[in-house]
Amino acid sequence: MKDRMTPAARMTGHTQRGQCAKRMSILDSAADVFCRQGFAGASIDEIAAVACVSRQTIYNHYREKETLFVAVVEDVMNRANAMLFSVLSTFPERADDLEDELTAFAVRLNKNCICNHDGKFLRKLVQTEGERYPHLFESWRQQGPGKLITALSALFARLAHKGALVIDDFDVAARQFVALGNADLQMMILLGATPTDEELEKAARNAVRTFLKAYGRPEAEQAGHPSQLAAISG
Amino acid sequence: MKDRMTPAARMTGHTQRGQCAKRMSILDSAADVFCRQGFAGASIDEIAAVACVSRQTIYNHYREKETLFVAVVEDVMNRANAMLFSVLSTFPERADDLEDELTAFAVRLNKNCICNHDGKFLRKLVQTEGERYPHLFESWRQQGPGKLITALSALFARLAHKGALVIDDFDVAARQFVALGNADLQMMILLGATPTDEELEKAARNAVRTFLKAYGRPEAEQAGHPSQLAAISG
DNA sequence: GACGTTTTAGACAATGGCGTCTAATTTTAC
DNA sequence: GTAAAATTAGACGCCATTGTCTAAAACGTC
Repeated sequence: MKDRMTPAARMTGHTQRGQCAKRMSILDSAADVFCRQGFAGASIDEIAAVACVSRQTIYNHYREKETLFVAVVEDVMNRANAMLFSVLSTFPERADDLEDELTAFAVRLNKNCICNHDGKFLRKLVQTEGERYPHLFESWRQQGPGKLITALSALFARLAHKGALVIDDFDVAARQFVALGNADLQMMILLGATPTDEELEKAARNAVRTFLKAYGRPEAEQAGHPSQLAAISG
Repeated sequence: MKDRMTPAARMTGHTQRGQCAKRMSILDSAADVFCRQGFAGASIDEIAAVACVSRQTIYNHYREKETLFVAVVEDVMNRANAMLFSVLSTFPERADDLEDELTAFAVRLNKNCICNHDGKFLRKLVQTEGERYPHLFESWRQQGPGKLITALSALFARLAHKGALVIDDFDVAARQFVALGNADLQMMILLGATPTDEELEKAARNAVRTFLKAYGRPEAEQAGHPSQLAAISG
C-alpha cells in the first residue's frame, strides 16, 4: 500500500558502506515499525522484512528486542536534538520585522522538530513506553525540550533587553511561544498528520501575532504593520 | 505496587447491581490495562485479574479482544465528552473579575478534561491505535475537541460583544486559550503525570494573564489589577 | 428450598513471536 | 584468488496469548 522506500534509497547522502549501512537500515525500519505498532506490537520479523534484512542479522547487531528498541530511541533522540538546536540557531537576532522573522522561526520549529517524523515517533513512544523506560526518556526530556525552553527564554530575554519585547517571565513566555505555535495544529499533532506548508505558515502567523500582542512593545506593534487588523478578518 | 482499588470500591455512587456491576468493572479495568500496555500489549488475563473476574466472564460480555477494546474506548469517550460539556457550562458569563473567573475555568478544564485519567487514556490511545480505528476516534474528535473549540469561540464572541475582550478571530482565540492553558503543563501531559493543584492554578494564571494581555480590553486590564506586573516577578 | 442464570477455574488447541542454531551463500579485505 | 567476516533462509524449542469448552460453584428470584 504505502510505497516504502528500499533501504538503499532511504539512506540519503554519504553512503556509509559495510555493516554500517545495514545498521542504519535496521534502525530506520525499526523506528518505523515501533512507531506504528508500539514495542509490544512490533515483531522482529516485520522489522527485518521492512529493512530487507534477515532476522538473524538483527540479532547479530542487537542482543534482543529491547536492546534494539533502546538503540532506536537513542538514535532518534540524537537526531531530534541535533535538529532542534539547528533550528534554535536560526532564532532572529535583530528586532526588525520581528513578526515575520518570528513567524518564519515558528514555522521551522514546527515543521522540523514537532510535526516531522522524529517528533511524532518521540511523542508516541514517550507516551506509550515512557513509564517502562523512565531514564531512557528522562535524558531526552532534559536535553531536548528542557534545553529548548532554556535557550528560547534566553533568546527572548535578549530581545527584551533590546527593547523589542516586554516580558515579565522569560521562561513562561518561552513555553507560551511554543504552545501558541501548536495551537492550530494540536489535532494534527495528536494524530501524527503532516500539515501542509500553508497550514504551517498560517498557524505560525496566528501564534506570533498573539504572542506579540501580549509581549510586543506597544508602539512598535502598530508602527510595523498598521494594516494588521484589517488583513486578518479575510 | 500501585494500590489498585477493588472493583467494588471503584464504582462510586449508585451501585448498579447484577451483571452491570461486572460489566463496569471489566470496562474500568480494561481501560486501565489498555492504557498502560496498549492494545497489543494488554492481555485478557491481566484485565480479568485486575477486574477480579474470570476470563470467561469477559468473553461472556464481549465476543473478542477487539470488541472489548472498542467498548472501552466508546465508554471513555462518552464520559470524557460529558465531562467536557459539564465544564463548558461553567464558562464565566459576566465580565467582572474576568481574570479570576477565566483562570478558575482554565483550571477546571485542565484538571477535569485534559490531565485526568480519561484525557490521558484518550490521548494515548488516539495516538497509538488511531490509525487502526479511524472512524472510532473520528467521531470523538468531532464531538469532543471539535465542539469544545466551537463552543469556546462562541463564548468568547459573547464576551467580546459585551466589550470585555477584543478578538479578531474567535476560533483562533479559542484554540489559543486552550493551548496557553497547556503551556506550562505540556511535559506533564505528555508523560501522563497528574499536576498538583498549585501547578494547575499557576499554569492557568499564567495562561489567562497572557491571553488577556493579547485579547483583553486595554483599559479594563490595568484598571482591574494594577499590581499585576509587580506580583509576577516573584 | 428449587430452578435458571451467571460466574468460575482450569484444561485445551491453535497461533504467533522470540531467540537460537546451522549450513549455505554472499560480501569484504588483502 | 583466497580467507575471514557478514548475511541469509529456514528449522527449532519455548513461551505467552487468544479463544473455546466443561463441570462445578455461586447467585438471584420466586
